[in-house]
Parts: sequence; C-alpha cells; structure tokens
Amino acid sequence: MNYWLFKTEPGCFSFDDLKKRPEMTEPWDGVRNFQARNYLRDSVKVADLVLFYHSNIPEPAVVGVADIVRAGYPDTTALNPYSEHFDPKASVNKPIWYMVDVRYRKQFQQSVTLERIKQNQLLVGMPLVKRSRLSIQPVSESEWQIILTMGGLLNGL
DNA sequence: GCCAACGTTGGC
DNA sequence: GCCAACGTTGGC
Repeated sequence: MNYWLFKTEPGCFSFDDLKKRPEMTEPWDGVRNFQARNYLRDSVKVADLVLFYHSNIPEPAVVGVADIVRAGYPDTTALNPYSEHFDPKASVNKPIWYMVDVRYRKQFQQSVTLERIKQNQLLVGMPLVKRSRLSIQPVSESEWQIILTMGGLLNGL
C-alpha cells in the first residue's frame, strides 16, 4: 500500500466536488506530465491512499484524504478532440496518458497549509516543497502520519 | 499579475 | 543530442 499526494486547482475540481458524491468514483484525468504519468500508469494501485491538495489559490493546502478504486488505465480525454486535454499524438493503441479513479474518504478537521508543511523540518523533503510543480507525488509513511495528525485525523481514517 | 522553476519542443 | 526558445505551473 502506497501513499500519494494529488494536486488540483479547486476551481477546476475540488475536494468538495468529490465529497458531494461520496459513493461515486471520479476519474483523475488530464495529467500531462511524464513523471506524473509514470506514477499513474505504473505505481498507483487500488486501495492506495491520497492526500488531496488544493493548489494555485491564496492558501494552498492539503484538505482531505481520498483512496484509489481503480489503477492506471488510458486517459480517454487525450483522444477526444473536444477535450481541453486532447493530445493529437495519443491513440487507442498508444494512449500515452493514463488516469486512475479516486473516491472520497475523509475531510481533514483542519486543512494543512503549505505554510505549515514548510515549517515542519520533517516535511521539507517532500517534492511539494522542493519541486512544487509535480502534480502526482509519492508520500512516505512518516510524512503521511505527520500530515494526517496535523489535519486532525490522529486516530486514522 | 509577476516571475522563478522547470518541462517540452524543435532547429541544428 | 545539445540547447535556446517557449509554454506552463503555482507560490507569492
């Protein structure tokens, strides 16, 4: 079982959007970065847990937890010319891009802001701090425990 | 809205 | 395969 951090701009897709339909699964599509793609295609597995991060807002923060209900499969938005994520180089036989399905698990009691993460010496090694542009990032067991505790989910999910 | 960081593209 | 130009991300 692995831990991840997924980034999204809440104006595009937010944790509230996920929470509104708690029993539903949502495709995490539109990832167009090769390193993030590799994680989605090769490493993200069913039952993995995800820190849901809101970026590009005044106070960027981890706001809750989701889980993976389907591992990597071809991202069909790349094949759709009407999608904003259309990629003319992708095809059915060579999909290039991959997505996974996620599901709501739990909202934090208190959002864990990027500011607080940066203040914690045990978290400054996270790609979020060093390489903020990577939209799918692995999270270590200890980082996971610390951030869940900071979010008020000390007793787990 | 600015701009640093960094990923991608394409000419050579 | 190098690297300059360009585009995008995302914190501030």
